Amino acid sequence: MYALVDAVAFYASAEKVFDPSIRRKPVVVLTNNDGCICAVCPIARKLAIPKFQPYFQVKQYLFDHQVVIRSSNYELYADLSERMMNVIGRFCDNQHIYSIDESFLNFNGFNPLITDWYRYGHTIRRTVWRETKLPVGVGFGPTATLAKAANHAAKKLPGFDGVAVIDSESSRVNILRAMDIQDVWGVGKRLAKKLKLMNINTALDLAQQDPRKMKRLFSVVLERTVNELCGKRCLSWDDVRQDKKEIFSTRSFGERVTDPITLKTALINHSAIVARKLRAQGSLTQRLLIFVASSPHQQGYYKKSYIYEFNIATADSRVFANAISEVFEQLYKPNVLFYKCGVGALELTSHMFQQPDLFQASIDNPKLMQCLDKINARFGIGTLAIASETSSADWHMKREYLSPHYTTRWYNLPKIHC
DNA sequence: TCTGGGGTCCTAGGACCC
DNA sequence: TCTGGGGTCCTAGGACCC
Repeated sequence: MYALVDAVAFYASAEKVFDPSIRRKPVVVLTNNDGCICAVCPIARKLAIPKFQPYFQVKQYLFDHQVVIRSSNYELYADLSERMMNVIGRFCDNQHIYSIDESFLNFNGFNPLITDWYRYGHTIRRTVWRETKLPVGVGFGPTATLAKAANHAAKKLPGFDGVAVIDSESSRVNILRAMDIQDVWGVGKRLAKKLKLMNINTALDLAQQDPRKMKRLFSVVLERTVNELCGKRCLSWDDVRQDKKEIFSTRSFGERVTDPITLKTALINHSAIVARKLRAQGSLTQRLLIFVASSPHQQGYYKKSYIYEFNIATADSRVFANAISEVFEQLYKPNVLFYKCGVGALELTSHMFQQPDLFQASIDNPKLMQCLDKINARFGIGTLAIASETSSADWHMKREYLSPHYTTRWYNLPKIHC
């Protein structure tokens, strides 16, 4: 049995934890640079506010309905996420954190000890609420995809109180029948449209298709989804928590950038983030994609990228920084209003099998990087960095409605007035 | 006045080679 | 004279997720 536990509108709920005054109000959270809406609390959901719409397009509507607006406060969310995951992790010895607010639990092995999944789910939910003040939904199912479906039912369908269990043919059919095809894990807007043309409208309709036919008409991915919906496990636990095949760090600027030093520093910062993530999963990269771009929404769209090939696979922040310095001239163009830039590691390999270059010395130094990671893990990311990263900037990220960092900065400690 | 997220994986189609 | 296959690698863009 698998479970999927995730928070209800995580960012919006996180905003409510330390600010009870907005708990009963509609709240939405914006993405970086206050670009789009990325989280809508259940109260705001009733106002039919669409996710991922550009903020400026709905600004007036939000104002008219007195919706509370918050900029993304990742420092707060990351900390609350960690607390929430720790609580959830106590309920299963095999937890996989899938995203900032979702984790899979794998109960295969000690199933017999739990007799009532529904009750167990509620215990999880109650405990997380009591200890973190974050509302979560819990879905159980024999496959990862069914656990996802149950989780969806738990939060969205009437008659479920935050917990749903698929442990029988009837519960499976009932939940899938009430689920729109578009809400199935792995079926997006486009696929949903095509499937609906074939009169496949619900998750149950999809589950009843011939998997081989779906493979032929669409892809292996959809074939797998059909099987998973029928309770046939195609995504093993190892698949669910497979290492990433590529790792990116990209960001748009709050204000357009023209200055080469600023752009280069931003790129080196992204590369440092990529390097850290690579080391965290024990990977090295053979090639680094470095790109810069102006806004695609404006005239004269400029986009340029460079793929840097290393002699030996690496995850050394200094090697990355050198690579960027080396090729930066070829990316930069004067008078371009840069809107976005980023770095991505492609072709990852394991650090267990690093192949050295016989003829070329490298400054690659895993031990030094390990030391850097340890210091930063203990004293906070950014405590130790390479010189070319230096900058206080969030790249002037636009965050007009930022809440305090309640849990990670002393001067932001919440105050209680008696 | 102007404003438009971030991350990962997959795939179709082109270039190149034999 | 004209036509013709199959494999690998690369890349941009699409699809999906949150």
